[in-house]
Amino acid sequence: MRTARPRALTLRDVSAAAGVSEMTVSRVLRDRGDVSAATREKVLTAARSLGYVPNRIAGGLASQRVNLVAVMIPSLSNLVFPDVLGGISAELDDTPLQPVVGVTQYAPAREEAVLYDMLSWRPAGLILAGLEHSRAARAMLRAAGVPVVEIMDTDGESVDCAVGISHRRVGAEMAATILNAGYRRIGFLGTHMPEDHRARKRLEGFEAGLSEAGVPLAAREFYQGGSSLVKGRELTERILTRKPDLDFLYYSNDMIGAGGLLWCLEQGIDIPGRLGLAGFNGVEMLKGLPRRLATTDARRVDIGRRAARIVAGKDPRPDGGVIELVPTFLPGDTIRQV
Amino acid sequence: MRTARPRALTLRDVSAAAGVSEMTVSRVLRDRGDVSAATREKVLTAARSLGYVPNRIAGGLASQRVNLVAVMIPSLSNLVFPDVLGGISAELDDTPLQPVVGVTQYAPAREEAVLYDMLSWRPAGLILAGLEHSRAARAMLRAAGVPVVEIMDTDGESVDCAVGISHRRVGAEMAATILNAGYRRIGFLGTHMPEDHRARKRLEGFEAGLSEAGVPLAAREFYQGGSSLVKGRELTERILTRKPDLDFLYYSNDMIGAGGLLWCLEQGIDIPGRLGLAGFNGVEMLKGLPRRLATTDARRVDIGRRAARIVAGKDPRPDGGVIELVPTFLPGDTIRQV
DNA sequence: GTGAAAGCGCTAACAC
DNA sequence: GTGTTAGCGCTTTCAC
Repeated sequence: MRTARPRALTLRDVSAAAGVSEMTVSRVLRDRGDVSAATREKVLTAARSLGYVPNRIAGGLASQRVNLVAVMIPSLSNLVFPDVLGGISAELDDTPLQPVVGVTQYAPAREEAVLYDMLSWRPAGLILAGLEHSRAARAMLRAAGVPVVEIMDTDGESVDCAVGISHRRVGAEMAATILNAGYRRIGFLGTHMPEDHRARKRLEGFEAGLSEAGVPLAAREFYQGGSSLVKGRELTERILTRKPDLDFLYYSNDMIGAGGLLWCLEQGIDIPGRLGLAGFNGVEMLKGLPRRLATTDARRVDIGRRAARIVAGKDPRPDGGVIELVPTFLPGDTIRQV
Repeated sequence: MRTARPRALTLRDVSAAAGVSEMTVSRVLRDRGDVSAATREKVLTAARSLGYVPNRIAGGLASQRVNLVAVMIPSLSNLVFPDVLGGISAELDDTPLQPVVGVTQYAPAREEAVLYDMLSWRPAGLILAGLEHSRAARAMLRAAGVPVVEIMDTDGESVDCAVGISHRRVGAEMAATILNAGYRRIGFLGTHMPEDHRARKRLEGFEAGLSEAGVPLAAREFYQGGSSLVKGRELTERILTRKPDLDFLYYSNDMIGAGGLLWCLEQGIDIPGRLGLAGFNGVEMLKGLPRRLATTDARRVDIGRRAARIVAGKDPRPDGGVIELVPTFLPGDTIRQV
């Protein structure tokens, strides 16, 4: 049997112990207004010795301000979002704000529910991944009355403002790079996730880039579920079995790209001579593969930082509402040099 | 200029729109008490069309109950914690509770601050990694008056209860396995993190296991910062340069183990003949390496689930306060068969 | 089945 | 520099 919950301490208890008014205690604990050093000491000592922890539920209600920033991302088990969160935390660290994370699992209905939920805490700002949301979600975002920053993507309309990269352009530029290196029989490998709009836009940009040069996308292969090395291997084997004459594989993320790379090397395929490879993300953790996989760095940390700066009021809402960062192409050594 | 924040809607607004008392609206929105179907419909319609989002700050204060579970973990950029969180979420999904995550960065001072912070929201329960906390943190945990589950580790005393595995035993069993396979010149590679108590305990258990058989640990190599494939390569090269005659390398996690494995294969080292390798965690994402790295699965998802079940009241607090799960040894093919 | 009154634990605003 | 009063937006409790 757990011992009965002892009534939690309140300001009143500290007030009694310190022999000053609740108001004074409140001021000391929040470091607000003028309080004499002596009183301050008394209060702090009393609060500490009692083990008082302020009740923010009450505080938030009274002050009508809650120092939370709601952050909504599709997934945690996706090497990219921890980086974004890192950028956000780093930038909020010297402010009173703190991030609260909600995971939407690439499901619009779930996003709507999580948003409703987060809004019920009346956060001071909102950061969420992507520009695509349900009607209801967009309505909630507009009505929130606090800064809303949509991150990762700039191809579309934001509710309030956006910080990200153009995935369409990433795809198009990768197409140009690949064509320029002389590859012509090109395949694409990615997740089958209609709701992963950024992956979709990269593919669209990629195909557009290819077809501008009159090159069709020769094959595509999709998978379900999380990314892993094995998935990359299986996909690669599958696509090359179907179309053995492909000379380039563009993966929608580095993890499956890495799996593909390992598989190809084991098969003795000449990389990048006979077959070129590229991924997406620029995941730090995966540096150290037998070859450096060509990829595009998605500026994840910077995106988090810039978004947080806006919400924290360190930076103004950008003109036009959009900050488009420039992704960095990392050539690696899985694309032929020209 | 952002438009001025419109006063957020309150129950009063919905009440006015629906033509019933605030109390009735509240009952409908919380699905409590008897409300006639007609009234219910009226209220729901009004709430929806206004775009009303309940204010949980006020609700929490009034009801003295907040359906949050505080979850405190050392890091997100560590393939293991997303799994734990997944287990927790899965188990809380059919309850009114939801997890709120705080990241402590393996820093006791930071853990204390995050804890203070989370307690100020008066959560309905607490799940936190590890059994080692500052005096102040332990005091707060004891005084919290809600279920507290310490996870990942069972080697030590819990404040309330614990769900985890014995890292000491993991280390000892790996030692036995390695010795049994005939390896004798054994090195250890891990992070230099005095506050990663679980890694420390694995090493202690490992050394104890070796020395029981009269085998000393022949070398150890530590690194700073996050784990990655490159780190694993560098460490491996370093330790083998120092002690070329080592015949086994035990890594404190799979990521650096994978880096080491790749490096060794490139050097043409016979794995597992001339040199055996093992990691720790059983990270799904890394299956698909050229060899399956021997490792121990840490039961991360189950740990999350069991902890959540206790907090949610689905399971009682365990007898003796501890649930020790059995980690699974995954032999892979980087240890010689006996 | 519905409503009215009181109050949750704080802080804003103002008084002294 | 410190205290008093009112009230944040809900839910509890009890009356009807």
